[in-house]
Amino acid sequence: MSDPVKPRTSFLIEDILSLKDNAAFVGNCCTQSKEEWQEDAKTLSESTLVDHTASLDISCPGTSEPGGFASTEKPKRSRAAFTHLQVLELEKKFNHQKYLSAPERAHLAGMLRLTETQVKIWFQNRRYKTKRKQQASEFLKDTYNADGLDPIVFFSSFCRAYQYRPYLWDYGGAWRPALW
DNA sequence: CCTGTCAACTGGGATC
DNA sequence: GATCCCAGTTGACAGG
Repeated sequence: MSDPVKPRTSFLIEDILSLKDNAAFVGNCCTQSKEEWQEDAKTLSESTLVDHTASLDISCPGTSEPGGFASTEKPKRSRAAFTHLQVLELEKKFNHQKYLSAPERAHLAGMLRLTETQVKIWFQNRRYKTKRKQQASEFLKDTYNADGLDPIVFFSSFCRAYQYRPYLWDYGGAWRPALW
């Protein structure tokens, strides 16, 4: 599980921002020209199983790069927006395997020009998201079956359960338009 | 402006 | 102690 070989990536904003000059950091993709990004996508598609690059958005991720802040002030937290290509590859990998070993993670990170931490967090979030949806799906099915087909009774118990099962909000959002 | 999405973060437990 | 994981939260951003 642990990786004795690779140096750990710091979670600290300061450390992350200090890596701006490091080519491995995702924020750097924004220093690339569009041509470079297209070249990346091409390389990626050649080095992996991607055969649909042409339809992908390979625009630069919209990181909110702080233009510079006083050292005493807390830096504004940035939220990287992964490209479609990056997400696609991550999803593809996730569909194949839910957990990555350290070498696999490093390889994928290098391939996608992300940090290992970003890949790790993405997989973490992705697993949690999948689990929540599955739990919500099962709960809804059970509740629906238990209450019969009366939509009013069903929704009454569904809404009552909301406060005790936060993961249901994932479904609440998706279901509301159709069912309210 | 409000709301939803999601990367990044926090905290706590498990494993080595 | 270092690193992983999960569960839940925070905050930036985009769309309605």
